[in-house]
Amino acid sequence: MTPTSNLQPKRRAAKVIRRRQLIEAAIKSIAKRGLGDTTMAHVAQAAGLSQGIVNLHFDSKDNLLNETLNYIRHEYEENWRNAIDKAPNDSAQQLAALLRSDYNKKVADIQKLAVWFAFWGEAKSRPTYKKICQERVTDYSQSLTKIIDRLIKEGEYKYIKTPQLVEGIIAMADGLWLNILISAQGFGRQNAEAVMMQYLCHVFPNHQAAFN
Amino acid sequence: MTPTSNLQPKRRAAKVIRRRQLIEAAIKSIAKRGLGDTTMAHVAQAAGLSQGIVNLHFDSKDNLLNETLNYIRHEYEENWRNAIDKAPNDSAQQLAALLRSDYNKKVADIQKLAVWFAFWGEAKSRPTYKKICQERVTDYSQSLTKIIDRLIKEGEYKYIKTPQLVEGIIAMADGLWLNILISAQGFGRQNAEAVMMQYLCHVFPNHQAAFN
DNA sequence: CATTTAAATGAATAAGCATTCATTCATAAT
DNA sequence: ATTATGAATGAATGCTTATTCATTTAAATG
Repeated sequence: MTPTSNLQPKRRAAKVIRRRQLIEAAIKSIAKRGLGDTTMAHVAQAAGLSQGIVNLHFDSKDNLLNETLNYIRHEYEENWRNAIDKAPNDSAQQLAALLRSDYNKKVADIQKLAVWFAFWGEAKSRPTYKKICQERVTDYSQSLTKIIDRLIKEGEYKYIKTPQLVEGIIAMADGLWLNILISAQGFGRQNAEAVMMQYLCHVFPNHQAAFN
Repeated sequence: MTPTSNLQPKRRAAKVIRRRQLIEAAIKSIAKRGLGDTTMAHVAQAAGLSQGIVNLHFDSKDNLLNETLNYIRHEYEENWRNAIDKAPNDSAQQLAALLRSDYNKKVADIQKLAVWFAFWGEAKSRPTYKKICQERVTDYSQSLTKIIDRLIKEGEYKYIKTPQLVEGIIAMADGLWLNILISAQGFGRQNAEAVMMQYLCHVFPNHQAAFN
């Protein structure tokens, strides 16, 4: 029996809640100050708790940051899986739903985008970050590939190379996030979505109805 | 008269060279360790010089980093302007040349890409970084817009909304950089270029020759 | 209520780092 | 050859920050 399993429900719940609370505080601080200027004290403060609290729940700063990245990765995945599930059983509709989900209020939130870019910025030199970032893409592109293959078959599209199209869509999706994050002003989630839908219209001209 | 302008030509040249040397050392260190773990000592060491050298030439770390970002921004701009200049006087060819230039050895070098993402990751909370990053895009998108407008007119393409297409192309370009930087392996400059060219083929089907 | 156990605090510690500046080295001027 | 000036050094300084841990607070148990 692990020590945790002896705990009473209330306290066990508290531990999970506190961890999430601290992760969310970390997200806030990273968005506000950047990864470089985020200190343990900032995170603790943003959570309304005391100095040592992060070490108590995460042992180290490194660990907190890893868990933070993991957290937004899972939230991201949950979001798009959900979008596919809720979409009608039609490949064009599903494609639209999947890609629109990237510009949800929940995941394309400025704070979350700031966190993604903060970690991408360090990913090259941090194997842990890199791995998590890669995982995000592999899962996503598998699902995307399936849907597109089905659409190509159904729509009798010739001359479309699926792997390249998938890379292209994902690249555009990430690049639009950058634009939302950094553009002088006025470029928001809706604009990003519109740009992506126009891309899909160009590639799948017989299914434009699904993308408007 | 500023103190620097009193200097003898040789000395002024030496100063410029040293600054460039330090900026390049900064790029190396950022690529190797990330922005967060790059210290003044690392930069000095990478340049084969002593502790205080960066403060001597740049006053502060902040300043060095700003200048480093500026440096790659100018290098980037020079690269694509050059590509357009060298391209034949044909809008499709120019479009191809402009976009291919993003995957040059010089600018799509892994170290440079690491630097771009490092700064993008901090741009939200650092007005100076943000501004420089914005400038990069505004100049680029102006030129891109001109070329595309000409191509649309010449090729009698209807139903293409230039602003959205421009946003889309730039987004994809940046996203492909991310893919080069982070992908597990095997995704390189040539792949990125191919993906982009396929996009252009979809949008401008009557000019595919220029994109292959 | 008394006792046990876990959670939280925050002052103290120690390591890391940017910056300073007195000193040394190299080069140009006379 | 001597002097003057700029460039470079690197040890010392002082600040910031992650981590530790003795102590306090709160909750659950019997």
